[in-house]
Amino acid sequence: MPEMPRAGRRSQTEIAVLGGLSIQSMTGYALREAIRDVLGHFWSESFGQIYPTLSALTEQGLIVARPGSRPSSSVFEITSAGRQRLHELLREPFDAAPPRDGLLLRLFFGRSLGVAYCRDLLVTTRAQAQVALAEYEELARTLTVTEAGSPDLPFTLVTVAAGRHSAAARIAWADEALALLPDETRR
Amino acid sequence: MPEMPRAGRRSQTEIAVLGGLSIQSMTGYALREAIRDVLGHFWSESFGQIYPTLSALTEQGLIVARPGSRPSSSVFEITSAGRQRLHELLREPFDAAPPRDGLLLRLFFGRSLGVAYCRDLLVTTRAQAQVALAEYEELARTLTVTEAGSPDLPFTLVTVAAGRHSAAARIAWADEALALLPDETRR
DNA sequence: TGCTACATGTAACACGTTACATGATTGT
DNA sequence: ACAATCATGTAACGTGTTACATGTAGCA
Repeated sequence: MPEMPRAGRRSQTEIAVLGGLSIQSMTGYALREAIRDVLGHFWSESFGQIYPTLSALTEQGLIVARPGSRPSSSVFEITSAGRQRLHELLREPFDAAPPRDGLLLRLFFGRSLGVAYCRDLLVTTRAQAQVALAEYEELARTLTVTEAGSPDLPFTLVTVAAGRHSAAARIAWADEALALLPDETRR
Repeated sequence: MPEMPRAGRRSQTEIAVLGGLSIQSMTGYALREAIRDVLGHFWSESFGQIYPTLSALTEQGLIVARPGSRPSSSVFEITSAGRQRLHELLREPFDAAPPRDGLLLRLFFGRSLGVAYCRDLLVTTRAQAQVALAEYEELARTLTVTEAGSPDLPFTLVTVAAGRHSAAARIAWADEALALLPDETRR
């Protein structure tokens, strides 16, 4: 029985950067786009984090900068030391970030906020979740075809499934919540 | 159709503090305990945030410090200006925090991490979600009885329902994910 | 020519946690 | 007497975002 990871003070930016480069060498700019587009639903990094991290990882010999297609750009490539370090980092314990859900905070104080406003928030949330759900379903279908046979596919599908279940749960919750907060105007 | 809140620069700590005091006057210490125990599954505040916020709100006249049961303590009470301010703050647009899910980050790079380790993470996550689910169900049952008739009850139940749906979704997801990542040792 | 996308980097700021310092009160 | 809990407050630190500064490459 493995212990669940706990208490990890260090930044997880290195994991995202090394991990991204472990799948494909690219520039810092492209890395940021990849993180936004591929990991976007569960991770984010800004340039202000990525560039300093690339410098630090280069100094440690975990990645190397190769000349890119233009003189002003570098394509970063993970080294074998970098792959080993990635494996270590992935196994390090980590904290779940302290929860901070602005929507639930507002709904909890719903009496001060007003039932009508709460219902508006819930309706909007539900609509957004519905869109997200359709996107995750489509994404899973597409990836299954285009990435068929890729050794990374099952892991990607796991993260997409997380998004799908989460969106479906938000829809079900919003419906239940709307039933708990009856519309006063519609009497 | 209401616009979904976006772009809110200011800290939401003031909302949590004013909101807490809008339900009951208490000391900074008790406020922190209340936030941990009652809002704990979707919100958190540390002393380092609470005390400076209490000072700031007092200066603005949104709360007042009354002598507590001991000379060294103050019971903070919301003023009518404070209630008005809370209502404003609750209606201010807010950002969803940029997503950062350490578990999904690790699973996405599962090929570097190893299938067996990923399965361990999923099994542990599922077990924790199972416990959380039972707690939310029990909490909803208890509150419905003990807080019956309270005007805040429906809103509290909405947040508990969010926890319940979220836990149930994590369980369903973990099961699906385990099916996507077949156990290699068990052949 | 001028716009957009590519590309890198940094400084200022906001936010929040942790650790520390301090001391009173209550219960055993 | 001692320990645990109540209670307040601050300083240092880590982390992450935003805005700014700078420049190149490709294209219409």
